[in-house]
Amino acid sequence: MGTQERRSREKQELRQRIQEAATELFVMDGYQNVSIRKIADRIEYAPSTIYLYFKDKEELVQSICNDMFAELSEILIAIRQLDLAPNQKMAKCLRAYIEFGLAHPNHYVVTFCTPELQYQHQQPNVDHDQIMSAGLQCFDLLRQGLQEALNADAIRPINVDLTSQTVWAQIHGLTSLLVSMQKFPWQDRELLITDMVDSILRSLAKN
Amino acid sequence: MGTQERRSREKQELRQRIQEAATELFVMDGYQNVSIRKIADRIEYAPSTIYLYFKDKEELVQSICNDMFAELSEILIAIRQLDLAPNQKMAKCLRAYIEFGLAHPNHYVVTFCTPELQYQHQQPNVDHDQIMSAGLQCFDLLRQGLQEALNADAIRPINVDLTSQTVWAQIHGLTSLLVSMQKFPWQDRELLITDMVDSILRSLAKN
DNA sequence: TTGATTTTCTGAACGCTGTCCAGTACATTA
DNA sequence: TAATGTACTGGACAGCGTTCAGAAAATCAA
Repeated sequence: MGTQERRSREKQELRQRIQEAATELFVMDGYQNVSIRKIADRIEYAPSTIYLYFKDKEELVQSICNDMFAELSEILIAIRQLDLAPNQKMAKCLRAYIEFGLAHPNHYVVTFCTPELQYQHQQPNVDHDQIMSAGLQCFDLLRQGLQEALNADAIRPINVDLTSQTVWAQIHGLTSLLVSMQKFPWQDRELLITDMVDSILRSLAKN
Repeated sequence: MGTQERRSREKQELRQRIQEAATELFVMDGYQNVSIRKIADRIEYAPSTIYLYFKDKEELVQSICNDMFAELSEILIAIRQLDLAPNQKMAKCLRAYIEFGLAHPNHYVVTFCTPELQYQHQQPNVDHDQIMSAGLQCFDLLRQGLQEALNADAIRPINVDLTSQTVWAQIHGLTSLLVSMQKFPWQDRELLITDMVDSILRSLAKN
């Protein structure tokens, strides 16, 4: 009697339909444009139904972003498995991170540019690591790459815990500025990315 | 007959009272917590009165942030006038920028982490340079510092237009991540700032 | 001092938001 | 067929930014 399975499969499917409808709105116009009522209209359900599948709007959007960042993880993992010098892998990862953020600006902003200021009035210790686990996993992959380069003696001696955070901040800085301030008279994006990656590698170089 | 002057002075005063009330709310809890109705309550005027002094909520908050960043400009200008080696001034400016952002997280986020995604659905060419002129002036001061270091032959040859943007992105990255992700297991802030500034100077060093 | 004019301010409304909950409608089981 | 349990909804609540006709107040002219 597969009734149970069918029902839970149907639940799963509706959950996904909600996510997909929300994603369409979100990708176009960002967090502000994802309104529960608009999503409900799109899938032809009542707004309140959405709350049977997601605790609140925040959880819904977080899950959308999490899925996106899982893709970045895969990209980074693929790069790390290439047969290249640690520094080259490093450079490729840094570039991939930035380009990913630029390709998915709204996901990026929600994941890394706003969370705390919104959560600060909620219950004290909501597990933030869980909420944006995929985003943080991407950081950890960068950290591993740095550790690998250090182990291979490809860079100067560093404190990996400290420097990985610095490096993350550096690539995040370019990504978030390009995404947030689209009207600033930026230099060519390719040039900027290259310059940033070069700058980071230069600061890690031996001597 | 100084009636005219008195009246325009009174207008100016009310405008300032609105800004101050808004600032209190804003500093505590950020953009979301600045509601026109709350400000109106605080100064004992009707909500609609505020619209006689500010075009909309965005303009009000921008003016608050602009004032704050004017202070950063002064700090940076003061540093640039110190009698120090260009690299040392540079380091001091970078550090001052980061520390300023950390001291005024909500101002920082509004000025550099959100603007475009909110403005993208408004009239095409609102003069963004004007809107956050003070914030951008701070960038320009950093750029000047870099130019000065280059002129003094204190750093390797660089494209100042390009590298100044890269450097800005680097310090912005640390500032914004620390501000936005307060619950992430960061290394000690002092260490991080020092590491970032060192990293930047190292990447600019000759050889 | 009175009346007309200009400036400042307000109350009520519009349309939107996230969220909750009592109650309906339906599918499954006995 | 009747009882049970799940899925869903309509309507409400409290809040938001913003607008605008009209009230109130201040100024000016006579």
